[in-house]
Amino acid sequence: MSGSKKILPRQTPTMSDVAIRAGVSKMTVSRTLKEGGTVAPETRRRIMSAVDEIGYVLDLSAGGLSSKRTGFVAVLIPSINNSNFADTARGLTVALAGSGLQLLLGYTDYAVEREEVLLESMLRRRPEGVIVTGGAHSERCRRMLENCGVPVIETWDLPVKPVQHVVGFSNADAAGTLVRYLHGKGYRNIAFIGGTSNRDTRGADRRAGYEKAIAELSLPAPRIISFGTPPISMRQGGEAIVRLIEQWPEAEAAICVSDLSAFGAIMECHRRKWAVPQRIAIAGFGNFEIASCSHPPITTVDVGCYEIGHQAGSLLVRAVEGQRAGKPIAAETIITDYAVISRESA
Amino acid sequence: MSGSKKILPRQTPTMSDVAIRAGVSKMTVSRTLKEGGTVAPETRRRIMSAVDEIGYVLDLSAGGLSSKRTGFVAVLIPSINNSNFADTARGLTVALAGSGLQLLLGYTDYAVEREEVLLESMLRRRPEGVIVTGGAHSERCRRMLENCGVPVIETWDLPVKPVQHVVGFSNADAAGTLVRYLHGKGYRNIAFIGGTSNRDTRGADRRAGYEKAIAELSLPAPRIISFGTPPISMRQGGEAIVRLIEQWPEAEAAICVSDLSAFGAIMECHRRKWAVPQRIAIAGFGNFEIASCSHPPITTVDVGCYEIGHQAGSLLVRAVEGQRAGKPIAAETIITDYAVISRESA
DNA sequence: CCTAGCTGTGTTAACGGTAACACCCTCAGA
DNA sequence: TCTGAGGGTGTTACCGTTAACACAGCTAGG
Repeated sequence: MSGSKKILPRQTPTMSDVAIRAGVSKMTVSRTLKEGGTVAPETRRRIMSAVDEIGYVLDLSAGGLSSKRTGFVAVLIPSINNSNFADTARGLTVALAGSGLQLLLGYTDYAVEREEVLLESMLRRRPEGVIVTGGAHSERCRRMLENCGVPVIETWDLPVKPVQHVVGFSNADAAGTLVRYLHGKGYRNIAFIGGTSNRDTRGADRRAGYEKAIAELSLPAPRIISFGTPPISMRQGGEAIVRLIEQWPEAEAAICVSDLSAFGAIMECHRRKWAVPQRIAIAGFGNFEIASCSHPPITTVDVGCYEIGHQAGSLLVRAVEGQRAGKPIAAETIITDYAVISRESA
Repeated sequence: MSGSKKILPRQTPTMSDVAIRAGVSKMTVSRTLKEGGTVAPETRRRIMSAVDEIGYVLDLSAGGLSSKRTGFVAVLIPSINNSNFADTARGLTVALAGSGLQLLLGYTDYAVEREEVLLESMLRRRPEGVIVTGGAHSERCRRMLENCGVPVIETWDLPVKPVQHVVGFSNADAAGTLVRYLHGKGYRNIAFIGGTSNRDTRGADRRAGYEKAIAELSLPAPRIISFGTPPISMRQGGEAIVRLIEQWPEAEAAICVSDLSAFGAIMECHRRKWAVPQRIAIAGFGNFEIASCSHPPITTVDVGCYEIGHQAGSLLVRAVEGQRAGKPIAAETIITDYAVISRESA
């Protein structure tokens, strides 16, 4: 049916079309279609029905060009398939709802090079704010962030030298807290299971925090099982726990870099009839839904993924409004809470 | 530190700035910065270094206004927190990489009203293509899809009356296939666990397919445990399985509307020492990673979430290119494969 | 030697809105 | 009655880029 007919240009109607039909100027249409415009009720009515009749839809790119307000917010997260970051994105979405700001979402795939490319392609859209995950950037990327002229928020981390705003927590401290929790429960031989590379800087920070805490508590030398590139999967968690028990039979507890790998580890233990936590205690990180539903439920660290997104969103709205009003707000650092959630697995 | 200083307008450099610095016209800069421009190598070099020096970034909104190519693709999915749709989004991202098309992602939260609002706000950005999930739309939404003048793809479903292109499968048939699989394994008293509302039309289709297959096989009357609004969670799967066993002790197998609820059900069975699949067999839908890692691993239907996204992306690229060349391609319907994955849980 | 056809570049005019300002009209208060 | 304030609307000039066309200079073929 379609595709064979002659192509008529199907000119999308413009504001002028509406204006002519309603017998007013473009400007009055423009005023009608945005918030605080002062337009007589009768005129407004006429314009709105003209809009309806011809099916006019405002063109924001054209408007943005003129007003310098694109309404975009660039958001870079490592992965959409990780429910942690998906939760953060959701928190952001909720916080931005009603602000008229639209998310421009990109996945860096845990690679700084991807981040650089993505950021550049997003800056081409002239976002009014930028939210990135973590504080590790390529040099060029950092330069772009510093020079883009709009508010920037780094999330999920506490960068040593922030670009501007920060909404996050110390992954190292959180991991340390988890070690101390296990220590308090009587565990001594505590291992860490994580990815092999440093691509996932948050994962690397957790590992560092683990090592530091082990040293401070004078526990047996840290044992780290590295497995695969991030994001380390459920399956890899299962393989890692087996390797841990082979290499270090005295192991009493394992901290996994995320709940996903912790879950994989627990399922593997089920299969091998290793009782959790009696034979080996297992703790995760992130407090995913799976942590509470797993059997046994997983002891983990709740880092408030949603909250990070929500806070970052609210901060960004304030920052963008400040920017628009010509009064940029001062750089803020919001440190979000984390808490060990004690469950049966450790 | 910042925020107290006088605000200098920090004029973002424009193409003219580059042109002046390189001693050429804007047009030559424009040609240099896009693909097939014919520019002398020496001139190009000079321009590129001018770009570097002043840190110029192309403004695509301005370009889009002039060229009528925004490079946007509007994508509406029910939820970002469901790894099914996240996988589809990933497939899309991969298929669109290199095409210069950028995703404009929105979450409808399984609500048609949200879809309508979101779609309108995205059309304001003049996308060159639209991808929606499912074939159920509000009337106004459907009108917008039909009149937006750009390629439209409906995914994850086989709508009775498609708007244009389709990439999906029959959720009802897939559920029916699963019922027949269970029947073949000897199960007779087969229940269905899903959400209470019809908001999740794919879930509703699966339920309908289940009922149809039960009738065709002359099995005991269908039993449906409805629980919560979609997306039905792991926890709700656990609660539902308990209710099922209470209400229908003879139940031999349960089909859950998704792997998430299936998993929740299995974990609850663990807790109550109901052997899976001996006491009750449990099947899921979607083939999430959790289905293969759960203990026991979950029998499910693989619907190729990633593949749906990837196919839709490729189709869209073709469609957009056709549109740009003034030769729109004819409406296509791509039916994707699904397959029952037999595992230990059923 | 002329010309057609290419390469490389510049000029002009949009693209579809909004900012800024001007203007007229009405109404309240002096 | 005059005046100022504010409501309601129109006019003009861009915003930053690209399409379309023009044109100069060079090369190859007749």
